[in-house]
Amino acid sequence: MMNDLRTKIMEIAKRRGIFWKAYEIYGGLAGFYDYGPVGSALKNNILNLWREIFVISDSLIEIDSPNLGPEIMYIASGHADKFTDYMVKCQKCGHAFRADELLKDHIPDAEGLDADRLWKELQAHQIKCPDCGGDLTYPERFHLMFPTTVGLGKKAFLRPETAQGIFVNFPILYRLNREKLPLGVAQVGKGFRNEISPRQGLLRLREFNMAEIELFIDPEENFELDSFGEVKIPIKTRDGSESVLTAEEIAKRGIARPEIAYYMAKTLKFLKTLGIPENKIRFRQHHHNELAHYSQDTWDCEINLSLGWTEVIGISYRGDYDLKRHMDFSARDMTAIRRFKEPKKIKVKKVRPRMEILGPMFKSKAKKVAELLEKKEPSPAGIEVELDRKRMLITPEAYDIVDEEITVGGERFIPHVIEPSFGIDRILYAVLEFAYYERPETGYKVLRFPPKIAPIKAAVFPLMTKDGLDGIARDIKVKICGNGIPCYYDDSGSIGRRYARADEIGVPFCITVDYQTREDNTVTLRERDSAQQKRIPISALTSVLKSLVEGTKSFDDL
RNA sequence: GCGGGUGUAGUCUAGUGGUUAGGACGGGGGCUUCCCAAGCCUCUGACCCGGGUUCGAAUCCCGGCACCCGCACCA
Repeated sequence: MMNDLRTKIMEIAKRRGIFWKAYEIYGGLAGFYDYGPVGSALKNNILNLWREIFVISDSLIEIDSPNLGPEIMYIASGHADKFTDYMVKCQKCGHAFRADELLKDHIPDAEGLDADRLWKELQAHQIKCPDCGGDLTYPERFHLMFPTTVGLGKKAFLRPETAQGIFVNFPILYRLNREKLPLGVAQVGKGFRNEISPRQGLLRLREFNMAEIELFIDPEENFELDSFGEVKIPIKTRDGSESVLTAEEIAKRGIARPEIAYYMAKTLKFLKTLGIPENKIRFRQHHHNELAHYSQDTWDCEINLSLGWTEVIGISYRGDYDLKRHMDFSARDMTAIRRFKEPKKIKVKKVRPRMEILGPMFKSKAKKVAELLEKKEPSPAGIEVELDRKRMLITPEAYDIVDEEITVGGERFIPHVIEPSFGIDRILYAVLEFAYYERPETGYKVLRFPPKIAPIKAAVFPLMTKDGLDGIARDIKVKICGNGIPCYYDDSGSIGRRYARADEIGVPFCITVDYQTREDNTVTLRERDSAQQKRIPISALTSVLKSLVEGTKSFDDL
């Protein structure tokens, strides 16, 4: 049985337009969900908070690159190779193995083989389950990227992470940052993974929303945690021990880079602002065999949901893996410069051609020969150059070797990367679980979103749909919406029913126009969680709502 | 992918071969000075899809799709 809370959330999500299975009229498609009006507003609000905390406050830059990328890029990134594997399973014990791994000792190059060949080879060599000796299944393709073709047969993949779109653009972005590190680049977008069996609604999707940061750093630079060093963070290290340490303490021991601790602290702040209780959050370090092919150290931020500790964010230290690979495959320069405090003067030995000898020897080609000489390392016998496809040895009397002093402003290196990667759908689901509340007296459902991320901030009701109350209410609604505050009007059913409806989609503030409004131009403002009301002049409504939503004022302050 | 379970209005559900598929909640329209899903009237709306068995299928059988639980997988 599906657990209780999840059932309730799925039910309310569908009924009230938060999210639902996509393509239902055609029977659905596993791993794909639609966000409804309430859900997509909630998602936008979560993303805006994310931008506020991670992008704007740290002056990162945000880019937006395509979902579809060429095969070569994913060969470079390691994703293509990683996912063309064929898997076989033991029919007896159920363990899965890479088919080519099993054949390694028998055939030198088993990697490129197709399923039929692998199957034949497995049979020919009578290979059984290494664990229990059971029979193996027919090899099955195990490829988590969605392949497609672009134009006339150019192979491409839907991106499994937004990260690659940032890495391949590093040279441009580095220049746009005036060639300075650290450089933090954010990207919000879709990722696609062809999961074998998507389950658990929003928690395991084939197309999902992610928000990623690639922080490019100079590994030799120190990183200051500043005020975030004090933040207490619950962690579970690789060895299984759990503790609560400050970011500073974490940075000092057992962590690849202090930036990871910084992002832990910020992530904690982000999740708390979303209404996730602190004691439901922890950071778990990956075991070595769990690490992705690009990662040197990864910490998952997990939230204790109704179905147990669930990974929602991964913070990885990717080293220079990605830039190095793209540099190798594209032959583009992916380095940054580490400028010396003082330009260094270094002595180098240089070849200086003697034109008075080269001139008569080579006539009009002399200049060309001289240029070639300057680029080469001298050997005692002379320097070999190639001119017009002929190799020749230029003997030492045709040049001098001089000691030259040159000034060097810095040295080039491949930046390292720290990557916090946020699973937005999972975070949104977590927000729903912790916002979900049933009023004890009545059992009525309430989504207690923090006002800042509530999809709809206010609702306006006329107590009665007559005597001009409805007109006043409509005017108020228009005014609030006109000020950029999402708001709706509702005059259907009893007043209690309208409050209840608003509670179910987490509207934090309800405004009711009653008979007193006609006398003194005040309305009641009801706060969702407490169901308390206060009278507010209509003229003050929008500014009051703004400060309540922004959190600069609380309802009690009114 | 394997094993087990499930699929009826927007939601929750009754219905085990035979009238027009029943209820609750919701939603729409109205009435009632109506502040926390009140009351009354009224309307709205469903058998996951495709085959088969049968005089007749929501019900039985087969296939597909989807969901749930467990296993496996999860860069």
